[in-house]
Amino acid sequence: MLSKKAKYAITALVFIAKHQEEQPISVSKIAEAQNIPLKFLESILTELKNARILNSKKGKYGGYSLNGAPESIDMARVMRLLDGAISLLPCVSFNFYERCEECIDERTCGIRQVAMEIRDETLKRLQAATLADIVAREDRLQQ
Amino acid sequence: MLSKKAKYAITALVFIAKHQEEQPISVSKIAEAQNIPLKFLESILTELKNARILNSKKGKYGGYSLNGAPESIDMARVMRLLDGAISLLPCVSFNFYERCEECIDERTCGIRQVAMEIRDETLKRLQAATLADIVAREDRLQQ
DNA sequence: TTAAATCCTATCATTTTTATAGGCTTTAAG
DNA sequence: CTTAAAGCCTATAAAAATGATAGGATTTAA
Repeated sequence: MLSKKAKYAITALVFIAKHQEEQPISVSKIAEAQNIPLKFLESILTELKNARILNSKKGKYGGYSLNGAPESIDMARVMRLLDGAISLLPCVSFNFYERCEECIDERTCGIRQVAMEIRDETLKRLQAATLADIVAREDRLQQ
Repeated sequence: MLSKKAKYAITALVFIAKHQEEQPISVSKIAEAQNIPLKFLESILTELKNARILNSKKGKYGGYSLNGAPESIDMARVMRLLDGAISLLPCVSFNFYERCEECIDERTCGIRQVAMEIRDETLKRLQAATLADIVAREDRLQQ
């Protein structure tokens, strides 16, 4: 399961991507429009800024804007930033590898092999799910 | 991520499936062989018994055995029992559906659509990953 | 000067996860 | 009939993760 944090982050990013004319856009606008707790969202957007996914502008008429094209930001990147590993098992994660403590022999673990295949498939789809892709999907669903 | 509980459960089930001649097999045998905390595993096997995935036999020379063929028990079933929903979002879960609280319109949510596609793919693979399949994979990996 | 924004630091309640402890009950063998 | 070895049952609890909230400092444009 995606955490609410990651879900809020992606929702906010999609919202920003959809309002590129009005950028920068303030936390309070996003929080209100998308029903996200204001202070929680503030801390999330700070993380996105620190990770250089967003730019920020301080002061009146300030706010956040995408750092890069909507095609360059995908769900995998955001989920890894906020939730850590994407895979079902730590021993199969590219970015957050850890041994399964109880594991006897990683090489011959059948559960692990299944987890690898699911990881590959899931990752492919999450990387294809860029902000541009999600916005396009929503445009299509709108009709 | 799979919880340790679910991982331990699947590991134990695979172990039992591999030792069908010696069934029933005791918690302590499994715990020792697979490096799983004894009392924790005990509570997990109780859950599997309550869900009719395992049979138990009390008293000396008692223990647990599979309730059904190794082909009939798959990872999806075990994960749902111990961890709940398999999907990335609650609004996309077959067995544990919930609205995303903040969601404005589920029908036109692009994130949800991505989550549905990943759910379908993941579920297909988890359902194919029966105990028999996992054992066969390990036999193959052994060489 | 002021309004509206981000930035920064601290705190915190709740839930989930990962167990542990200890005794009761059942069963098969000797 | 006793005993060893197993599951059954109930309670407890430490640690980590999750999902926030509070309040003030700083920055910027009008």
